[in-house]
Amino acid sequence: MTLWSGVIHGGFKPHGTDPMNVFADIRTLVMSCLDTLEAAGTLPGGLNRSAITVEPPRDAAHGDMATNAAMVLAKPAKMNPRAIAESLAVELAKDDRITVAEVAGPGFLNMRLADGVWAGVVKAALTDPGYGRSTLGQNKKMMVEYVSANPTGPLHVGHTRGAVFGDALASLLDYAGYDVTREYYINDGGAQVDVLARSVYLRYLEAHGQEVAFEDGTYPGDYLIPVGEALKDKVGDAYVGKGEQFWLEDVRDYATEAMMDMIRDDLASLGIRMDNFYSEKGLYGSGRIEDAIQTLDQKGLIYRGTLEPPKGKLPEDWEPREQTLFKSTEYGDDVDRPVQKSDGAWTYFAPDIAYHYDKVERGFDALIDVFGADHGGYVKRMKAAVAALSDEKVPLDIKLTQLVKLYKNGEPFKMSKRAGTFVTLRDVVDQVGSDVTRFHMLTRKNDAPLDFDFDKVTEQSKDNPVFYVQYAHARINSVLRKAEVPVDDATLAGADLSLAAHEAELKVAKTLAEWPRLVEIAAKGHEPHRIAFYLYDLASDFHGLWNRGNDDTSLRFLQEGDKATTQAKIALIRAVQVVLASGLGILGVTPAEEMR
RNA sequence: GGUCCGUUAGCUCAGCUGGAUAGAGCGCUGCCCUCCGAAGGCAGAGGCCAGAGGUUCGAAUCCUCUACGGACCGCCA
Repeated sequence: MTLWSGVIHGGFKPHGTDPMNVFADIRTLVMSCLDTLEAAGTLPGGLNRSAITVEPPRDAAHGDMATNAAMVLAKPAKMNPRAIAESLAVELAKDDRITVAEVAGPGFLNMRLADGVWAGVVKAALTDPGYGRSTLGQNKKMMVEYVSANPTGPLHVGHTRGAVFGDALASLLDYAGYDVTREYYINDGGAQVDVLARSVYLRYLEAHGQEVAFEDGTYPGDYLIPVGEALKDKVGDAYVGKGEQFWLEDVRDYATEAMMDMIRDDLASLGIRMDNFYSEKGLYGSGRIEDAIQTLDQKGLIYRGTLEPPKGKLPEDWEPREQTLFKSTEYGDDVDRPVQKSDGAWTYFAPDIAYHYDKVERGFDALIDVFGADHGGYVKRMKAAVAALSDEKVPLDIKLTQLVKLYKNGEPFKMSKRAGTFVTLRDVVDQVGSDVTRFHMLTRKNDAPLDFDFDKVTEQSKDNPVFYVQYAHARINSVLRKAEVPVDDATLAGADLSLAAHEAELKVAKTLAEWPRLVEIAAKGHEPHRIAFYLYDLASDFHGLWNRGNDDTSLRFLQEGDKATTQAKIALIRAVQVVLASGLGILGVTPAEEMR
């Protein structure tokens, strides 16, 4: 165990590209051992190594790290996998970091790592504020477009999930080394904002004391009452009794701006700040739509044609009409899509194409759109458009967030827009808070439906992952407060961690070691929920260690009269706290200082 | 008719992009508090990974078909 400090200070990073990422380190080591074997003629050269993985075995009894290198290389090398593994094991064992390397099963190579490796992890977490950050993104420009709700009313629960997901994804990508832009596309160019304007106009008349009726096709929600009143304050009775041609445009702009203010406030209540709001309306008359369509036309992807009627349920008023179509089938779509209606006006799709063309022209290396599940039918055509416009150079990933099912006391909670009983983002945040909302919405992967029970999510018990993770952070805080030794990170980083090398303590350090790798996996897959699950695991390891202190006092963090041991143990849990805080930061959740 | 998503323990869900004996929480069963630390802890039972083929050293994971559930399906936004 004297390895502990000696090995660390002895310089532990000759091979690694990233000295903090144990997995990357060992992978690099495996590669260099393979080089050695090649040089010695034991292995033929030029083998494709891309399928080689280095990961922790599912069963910890197999060791700390395993590689499939021998099995992957066996066939192309025309050698017995076990023979390759044996030679590789010998090479690996020469490295300080590997204490045991043994062949198992069909040719797995299991490694056990020196305790000093794990001590290095703890130390890295304490000394490097960026522990876990990755250079995976290479500073590539990445856009995450999310929310993008129509500016016709407050955000509701469905939007909330998309908002939280998109925001956490953006933070995750930022953490993984991308240059991220968060953007909201304002659908202020279509007929729905005219409907909004007419609805606000009615409220405006109401503010002037008139009786009004909300017919079908208007928005009856109360949230427009203050907008109507504010409009009255602004223009007085100038629009009373006038036809639409006098007020529609002005009221529309006014109302849209009011809605966007409201939406911005809604987002702010969840701690979400967009870098940019992009207006659909601004595309009209700017020539940008024409540009985009013309670009497609030049690639031979635009034509006049008539679509087949949709199969299955045929709309009653269906009749074949000639439209301007985008040949999206060239890029994997099922049918070509109209960009112009039969009357020559743009379809909704056209400005969307222009908007995405704009993203490409702004130089983004990759695009992500976060849509609600009801836009699923839109995915293929949007991908086709971006592929065509960027000559397949800019990848577009579209993440769909599934429905949120609301519960109250275990009872399903019915929403009805008609009856005005739909639940808004604000309702949710006001009731359970931003932190709980955000964390809980990330405890499910985006493409699975999510249950949200107003009572359960605020429950203070270990059944509630939000609480469980927060509690771990707070508990560590409480230990730090009670400690009678210096607990600043610099001092802790100098602790002799061989004093905290019990198997249960090493387990915690090993989980900490997975953090950088997990960040990369989550970032590559655009899956922020992995962060939430990891944090739960880490919290679980920590609580488990804490609980063992009940029976085994030598595992308690504060060891009376033994400063050095106390410091080592605190170093370990402080490292846990650092990682918890980083992870919660990505999710946009405030780490709790104490539980109340 | 088509497209997309889902299907893993009684329930709610993970499963690191193809690895070894498939995991967690709840629920269930059985033990354990004069404790800095029971808003619990430990242990156990519980599985044909929807089904059938295929790909290969190896499949819950990839491909094809089938079944069930959900979302969507000219000019609405």
